[in-house]
Amino acid sequence: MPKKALSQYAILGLLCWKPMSGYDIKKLVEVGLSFFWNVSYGQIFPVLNKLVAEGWATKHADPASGGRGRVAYEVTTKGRKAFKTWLGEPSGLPQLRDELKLKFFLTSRSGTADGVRLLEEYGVQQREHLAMLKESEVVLRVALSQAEMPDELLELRQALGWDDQPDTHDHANELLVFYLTLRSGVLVAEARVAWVDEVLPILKAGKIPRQKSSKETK
Amino acid sequence: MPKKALSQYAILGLLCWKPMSGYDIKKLVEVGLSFFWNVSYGQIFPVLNKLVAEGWATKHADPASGGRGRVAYEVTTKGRKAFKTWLGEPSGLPQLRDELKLKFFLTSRSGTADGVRLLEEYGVQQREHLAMLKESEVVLRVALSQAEMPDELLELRQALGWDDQPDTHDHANELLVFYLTLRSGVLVAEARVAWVDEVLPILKAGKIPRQKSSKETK
DNA sequence: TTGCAACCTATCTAAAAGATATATCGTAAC
DNA sequence: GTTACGATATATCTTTTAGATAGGTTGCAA
Repeated sequence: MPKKALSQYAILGLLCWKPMSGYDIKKLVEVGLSFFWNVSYGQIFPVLNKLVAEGWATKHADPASGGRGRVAYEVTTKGRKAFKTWLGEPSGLPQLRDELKLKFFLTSRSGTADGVRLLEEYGVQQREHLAMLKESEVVLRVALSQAEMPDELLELRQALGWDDQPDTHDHANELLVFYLTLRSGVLVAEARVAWVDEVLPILKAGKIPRQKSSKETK
Repeated sequence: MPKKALSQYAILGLLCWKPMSGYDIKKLVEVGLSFFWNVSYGQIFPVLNKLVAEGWATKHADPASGGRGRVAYEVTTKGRKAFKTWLGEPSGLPQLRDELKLKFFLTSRSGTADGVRLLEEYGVQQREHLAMLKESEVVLRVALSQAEMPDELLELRQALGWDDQPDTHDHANELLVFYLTLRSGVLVAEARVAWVDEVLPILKAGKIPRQKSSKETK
């Protein structure tokens, strides 16, 4: 068997948090992981079936919740063990597919006009993305620094699916890890913005200035 | 037709540089693009056939080069036009699949021990990757700042396929763009290292220090 | 009572990744 | 000289992933 099947473990890991439906998983990934991981419905349902087939999860049709055909999946002890094993295995480098950087690279033979335009587009896109991440960051910092719970946090708890078990678990570490992960998104987006700011003048000038940027004095 | 088929344009864009074989394309991507884009043989050959079928490229069996069954693909005027069109179309956000960050995020319910280990692993991995990129950066800076050509640059020219046409084209802008693109890899890798350095102490302490990092004074 | 938006499970097709099959050439060991 | 091996090179196979969409239910508003 030649593949990695990482999405399988991503979904298994989410089920270790609590039993979920396919739709829950999709939403949770969109809210919390989308800037470093994604899953599509085309993966989720085949994977869920596979997990059940391998005995890593069980499937419960839950007619209680409104009569809708809601199907919840719950991880088994065997599944939990498989997840733990995966955590200990070596991991590959981050894989990236950056459309604008690709375009930028490919224009190098056709003069600098296209390159300048693409860089500017990249700057706009990344600043926008960064602003979005920073908004979430503020909400999370508030949540972490004070005991009472503002409205935004209630919303966040709901999005994360923490609105179910009021006092059994305080979610303190989850909240912290979520914040720390988000920080990585912020730092990387800032780096991409900084790249545009550094590189755009160079491309316009056609050459690298003698004095490099100040932070180069490491 | 529901898909993006970005690799198609990546390969088309490379063919706009000069006629190449599938193997050439693979090598070139590995040398120059691998930290923000990748293609596999499983994409290259189907795409090349498709390009020919659409009239965007022509296929030449080239028996001159040693009698080997070398097959070169050359872009057509129609293909060049299609590439230009694609350059002007809107681009999506960078798509990332970061295995270690995924693992880190998923461990938030099982205490901090796994998280600390994973972060340390991430730091090692990214520092290593950064060192590699910085080596290439030095070579490129040398190449850009002086007229004469050191041995490393000859090697680089060869890897990029610039060892063919000695004086017809000076490749100055390609070299510059290649350097600028590489800078983005360096800045992002530095951001990831910085993330680990910021986040690891917080996770160990279990809480965010009152005073955030100095650069927060934007 | 119709219409429609949000919710939810699920599948279909195309694109991409990774391993591997196949064949040629150069060269070094036997 | 011929056999073995590694590098070059084209290509395909299978699995995994992405994106669009199908199809059904529920709640609500016109």
